[in-house]
Amino acid sequence: MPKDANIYDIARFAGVSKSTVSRVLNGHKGVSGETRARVRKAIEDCTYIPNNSARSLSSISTKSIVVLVHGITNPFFSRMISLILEKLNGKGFDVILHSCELDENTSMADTAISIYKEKRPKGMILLGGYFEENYQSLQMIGVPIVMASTTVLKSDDRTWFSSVTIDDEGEGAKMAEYVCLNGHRDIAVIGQYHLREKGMARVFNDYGITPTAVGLDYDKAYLFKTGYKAARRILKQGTHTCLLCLSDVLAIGAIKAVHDKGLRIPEDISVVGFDGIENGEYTNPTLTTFVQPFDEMAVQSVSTLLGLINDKEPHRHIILHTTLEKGGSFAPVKG
Amino acid sequence: MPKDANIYDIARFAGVSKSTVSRVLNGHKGVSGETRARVRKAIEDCTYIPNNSARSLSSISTKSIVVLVHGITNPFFSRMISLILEKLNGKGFDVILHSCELDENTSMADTAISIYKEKRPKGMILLGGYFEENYQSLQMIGVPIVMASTTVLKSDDRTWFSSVTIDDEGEGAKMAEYVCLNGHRDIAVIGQYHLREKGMARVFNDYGITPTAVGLDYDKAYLFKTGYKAARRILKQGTHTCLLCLSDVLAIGAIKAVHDKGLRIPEDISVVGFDGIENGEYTNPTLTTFVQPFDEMAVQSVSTLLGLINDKEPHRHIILHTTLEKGGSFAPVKG
DNA sequence: AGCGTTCCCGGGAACGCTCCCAAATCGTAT
DNA sequence: ATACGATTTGGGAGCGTTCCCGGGAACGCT
Repeated sequence: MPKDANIYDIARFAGVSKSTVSRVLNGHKGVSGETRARVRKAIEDCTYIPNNSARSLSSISTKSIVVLVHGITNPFFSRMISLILEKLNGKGFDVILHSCELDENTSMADTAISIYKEKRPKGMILLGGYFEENYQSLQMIGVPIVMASTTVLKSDDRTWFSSVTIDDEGEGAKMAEYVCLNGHRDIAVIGQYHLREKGMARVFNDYGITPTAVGLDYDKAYLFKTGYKAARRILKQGTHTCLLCLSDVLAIGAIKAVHDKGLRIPEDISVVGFDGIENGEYTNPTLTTFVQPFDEMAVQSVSTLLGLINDKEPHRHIILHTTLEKGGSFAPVKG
Repeated sequence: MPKDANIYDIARFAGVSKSTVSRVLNGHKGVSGETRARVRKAIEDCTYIPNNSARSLSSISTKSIVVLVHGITNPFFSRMISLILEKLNGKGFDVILHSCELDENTSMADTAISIYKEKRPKGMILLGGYFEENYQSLQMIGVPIVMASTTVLKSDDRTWFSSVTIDDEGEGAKMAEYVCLNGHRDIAVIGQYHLREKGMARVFNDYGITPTAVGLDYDKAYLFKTGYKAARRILKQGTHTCLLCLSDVLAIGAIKAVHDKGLRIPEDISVVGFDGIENGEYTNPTLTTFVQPFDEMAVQSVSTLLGLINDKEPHRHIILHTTLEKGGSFAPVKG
């Protein structure tokens, strides 16, 4: 393979200096129309493609966006990722996807920092996961960051990152309200989403009921099996009329457990999900769920990020809302 | 933000030259154990992370792999992507993920070429999709390429790319054989996978039967809805005992359609899937499906690619096999 | 004509690293 | 002791850009 042309070759070819080539490459002003045209032609003729590494070394910044996602197998994110990809690719950005495993040694912030230092992206989107502490170090690096669907606990300083989320606390309350209004009192909550639970707790408290809570590892919360197992444990108690699942994946697992137990949905027990993933429409019965506007979330995440990068806009915190999709897996309590 | 440490800082800190630091960084030999340890400590203490751009600039090669995936929302790929990510990230490669929409104007080859030119990756993995023609141009660029789960039609020259696939024709035959052996004769096939159908056709022919075929757009074949719609159309005819779905996603959609129609599975009609995605275990009844070894596929794809990159191994074509997972959605024909 | 602006353009330095070559050090056989 | 190979280390020259600065040309004004 013949060595690729570099900026000097183009300069020579066009009869100008490398600086001038660089200027037209980057759309900087200070080049006469005639020269600009000549350089453009040279670039075209030589099928010259600028060396990305050199560019980013020199300007200390690349044209890439890191998307750091916790739980990539969660179908909820697949759709968002593809939307984000589409948008970002369209704007000429690379998307470096990094999956992120959380354990007691590595937090999302740590991972983000080390990836940032390596890749020097123009911006980052953190997808899913949760943020607890030591975000100070992330804040330091000062790269545009959008957290999408990420739970941020204990952060009183929201000036250094943008976010696109749902109001977890409010949505939790909405879920709880819905099942309570429909007469359910013996409720089991499957899943662990700090804020969502907090909102629920408030409502349940108003109704004077204490639901059974099934906590689970955060990093297993997007597996069907987790929902299945949790539901099995719950069903052993045999006292509940409603399984409130904090994600559709969990709900689908739970539905399976209910069927295995020989119970009918929703006659014997209701199941409610949260997310609105496509599979939810294809369970039997169809899942009643609170649908997150994930298309909208993806769109907002990208446009917010681009706003931060290009226009140096201040950080925004966008809060979106779910809509209830009534399927057949939920029914009011009779009598 | 304080300027990040560079290789000179580390060198000074450890009391050696940058060359020595570079050597330990890259695991080159010619550094005494004692010095190596001291440098390692310096790196550790300064939380130094080498600048990737500078590295790839000076060594004329990036450390990135492009993964081009057709149909990222297909749950089948989500898992593979996350495995590929994990492996590749572990080996120090960036993963640039690119989603690829196929239409009559842009083929997978075209997309791959243009992305290659921009990103100059060390290698590429093409995930899913299909390859029909004009691969000559792709061949020209000479970058290590692995096609994973990609259908390659009409390519008699397999020396310029590696592949990791299942034997679609054989697996198709296996599926057909299975349902026929169990007495099914009135079969509908949902989905369109050229080679898989070819294998089926052979078997069906042997049995002297002609199944109803429901073709569909390739790029809608990974949507639940597609399976649902196809099944509804089939069920109107009301003559079949078995729905043979060429993917689990389609099968799950089909199951829903059967339920909606008020029919029982497998008593009234059997449903068979193909892929072995996690959701399949959570349908009701559990899906009977031919499970692709996708973990293995991901592993093999990565190791093949790394083999091509590092060891300049020749191209390999790895063929893996499915295993039948017997769920409750299939039953032999009575009598 | 002289002077200040503005507009174009070129050259040099820097970005942080790798790679090659030469120098220094050490060990061992003569 | 000397010579010589092997091992370890340091220094210099790039890699292909961008960015800053300074020089010259062209222009308008006094």
